[in-house]
Amino acid sequence: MATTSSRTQRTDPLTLEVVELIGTVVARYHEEYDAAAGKHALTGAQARVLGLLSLEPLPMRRIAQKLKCEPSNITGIIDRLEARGLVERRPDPADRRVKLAAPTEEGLTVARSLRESLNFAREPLAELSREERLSLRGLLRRMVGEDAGLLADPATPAGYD
Amino acid sequence: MATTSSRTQRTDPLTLEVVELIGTVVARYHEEYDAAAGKHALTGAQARVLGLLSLEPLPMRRIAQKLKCEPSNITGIIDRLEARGLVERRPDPADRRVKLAAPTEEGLTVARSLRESLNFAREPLAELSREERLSLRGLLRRMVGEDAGLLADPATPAGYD
DNA sequence: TATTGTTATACTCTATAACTATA
DNA sequence: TATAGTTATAGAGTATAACAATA
Repeated sequence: MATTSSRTQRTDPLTLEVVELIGTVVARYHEEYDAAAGKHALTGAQARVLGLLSLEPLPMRRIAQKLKCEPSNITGIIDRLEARGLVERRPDPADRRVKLAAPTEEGLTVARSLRESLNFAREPLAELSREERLSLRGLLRRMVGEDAGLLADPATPAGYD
Repeated sequence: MATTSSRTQRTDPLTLEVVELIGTVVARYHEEYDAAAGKHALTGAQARVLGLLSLEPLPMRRIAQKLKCEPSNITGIIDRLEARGLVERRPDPADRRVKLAAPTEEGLTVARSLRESLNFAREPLAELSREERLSLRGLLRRMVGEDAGLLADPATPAGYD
């Protein structure tokens, strides 16, 4: 025991400030995300799904799993994206029960635009030098508990694509 | 120019990974937040408002400003919190147009419980030493652009109380 | 006149349950 | 029978517009 225990001191000012800063980052993240989606007249959920599908077409069921919501909700979201010509439903040759949701050409374009105008932290991160970003990566990795780089699904970086 | 420009290289792997990690943190943040709210059968918005009011009673208008939504939405949220006996509407002696939303005793208790079970990052941060948390704070501060500690509203740390 | 809170309306997201068509 | 997607339904959050009470 070198200095004051950092595990028992649950409300020390330093930890609280870091938590607060993370809250700020989270808020900033959403502001950017919603603003980017809004530019294309998309809701957050729609933008998220479109971003997912731009990586690879997915069965409805898989989308629900990625979004952590009930499959019945996906129907409506895809309906709206389809009505706007950004997504289309394709039959799955292997299983005639499943429908694959895939982005159209325009959908891909919008997804790309979204990703570019989005990419939160690109701006904020620009403030940091390479060394600092390396340091930040290390700290975040430890926070996230990603010791070796084991993500449940390689295609799913996080909740928000 | 020491190494490769870090501002023009917009898609370098390091930056992308950090962005990805931030996305993971954001997702984790919400999981914890929603789980904590769910334990009390509260929605995210309700928990957020209750948390705000636990710091100080606020006019409906102010709540909308803090949540960055239209004032008309607050009516319903406060209605539901009031129906559950967690919040009450008080007249403002100074201006009879405004109604102050204030937590009840039970509301304060729930808010406290929420804050305790919540406090995201307390666990993850426990993994970091004091020095590492100091380092993380510094990096986040720079990301957030909080050079001196100038927040628009001292009572509002972030989007999520 | 301007402002505060509310109501009315409409849309989206969400969960639950029941239905259909496949498997 | 089990599964994929859908439909129907209900609750909640959101924005817009119009309203009553007060300033």
